[in-house]
Amino acid sequence: MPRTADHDARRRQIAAAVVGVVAADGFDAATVARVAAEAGVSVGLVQHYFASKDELLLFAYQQVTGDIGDRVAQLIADGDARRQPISVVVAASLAELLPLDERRRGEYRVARAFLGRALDNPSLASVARATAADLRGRLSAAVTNGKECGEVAPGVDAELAATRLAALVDGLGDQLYLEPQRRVGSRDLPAVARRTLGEALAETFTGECRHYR
Amino acid sequence: MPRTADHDARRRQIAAAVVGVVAADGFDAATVARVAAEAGVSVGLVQHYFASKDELLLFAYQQVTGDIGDRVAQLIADGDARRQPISVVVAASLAELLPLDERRRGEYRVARAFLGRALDNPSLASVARATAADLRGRLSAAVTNGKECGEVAPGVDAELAATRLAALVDGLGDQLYLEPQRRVGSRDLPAVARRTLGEALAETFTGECRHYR
DNA sequence: TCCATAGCCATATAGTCGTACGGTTTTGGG
DNA sequence: CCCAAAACCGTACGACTATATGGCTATGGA
Repeated sequence: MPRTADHDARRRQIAAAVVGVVAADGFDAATVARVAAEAGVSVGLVQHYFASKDELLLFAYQQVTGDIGDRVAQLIADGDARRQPISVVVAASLAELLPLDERRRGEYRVARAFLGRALDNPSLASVARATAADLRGRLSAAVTNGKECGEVAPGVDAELAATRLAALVDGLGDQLYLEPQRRVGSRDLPAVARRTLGEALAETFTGECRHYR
Repeated sequence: MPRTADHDARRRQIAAAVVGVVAADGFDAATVARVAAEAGVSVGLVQHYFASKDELLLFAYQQVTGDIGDRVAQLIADGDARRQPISVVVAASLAELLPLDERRRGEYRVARAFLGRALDNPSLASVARATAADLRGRLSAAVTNGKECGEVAPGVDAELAATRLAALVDGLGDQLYLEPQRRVGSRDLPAVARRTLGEALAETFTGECRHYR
């Protein structure tokens, strides 16, 4: 066998370069040549690892959404380990998705850029659908768990609540991204977003966990 | 003076062609040549009326958001004329913004496509900001009017409620666009979206108008 | 009637992009 | 040691694109 390389690592490296370029200069700046330069490799190497630019973009998008999902999963695991109430864990998870600081703002920009292209790219659209379904699944599971432990009233429809929370965090994210400095009455928008999410959660998580108090 | 033409009408005609192309085949399909063909004019004429492609896209975006705004204003005027409760008028206005049929779906697609490009185009971003502010302004005014006539409790913060409603309709629109066929429990997503919006409105518009009953 | 000028068009131009292609370099196994 | 095959590179090609340019056409006013 000839010389070997870590195939997956190279693909991730190149995908990371895509994300870097999109975050820095927007989706249109993510040309193959620019991505190769950002990754410190040649155009030929990018072609060696990705059959087409579309495949590259798809992989990069999956990478981004996967990374975000992993961080949310980590937040949930941490919250569970610390035996925090479900509503608190969910609040932290949703806040992670909002563009509240430069890091999350960059990530949001990338995610939204891909979502915009998903409008006319079926492959990207299916990733977007899967990502959204994943978030709603986690939220739905959280509500269901809440019903079991007493934080949520028995009659609540978990899927409905999840859909509503997902929509709210989505819309708040858009507003935060577009006008991070906006003021709403005496508060700034980030505070309003947190508060609004908190209120929405309080409407669903109305009780206390009976397992530990 | 030489021959004359209706300058504004021509610009609107070309802008309408942009919208048609974006709705049909996505933002990337909106090349100058394609837009000219769609409008039934030459490339040169497009250049005659727009100094650059960016200016054309900006004008088209303003056209789209303006049209939507006009329709919402019309719905509000109609509702007022029929002396409908504010909550009903607001519900109809927000539903108009959701991709609930093919017409609104096409419009949503166009609006979202422009919003996606606004991520790295300051001119488009400012239109997006103005559009969002306009919607929130209308919602805020509706809540304030509601407080005056008794549909809304006195303590409610109109701007806060408007921000929340705008976020919700935005997020619901995204979900509807991406998965119009999705089922949530026993209902389909369009029904769930209407219901969710209705519930959110019911939380703000808790009373009845004391002026006419 | 005439012509300046806006309306309108076809084509040329300069540049960018994705990808194809031919090449060199490296290295694991025989 | 050797060599096949993978890793990797630079460049050329073909397809588009936005825009510049020059010219033709029609008409309102003098």
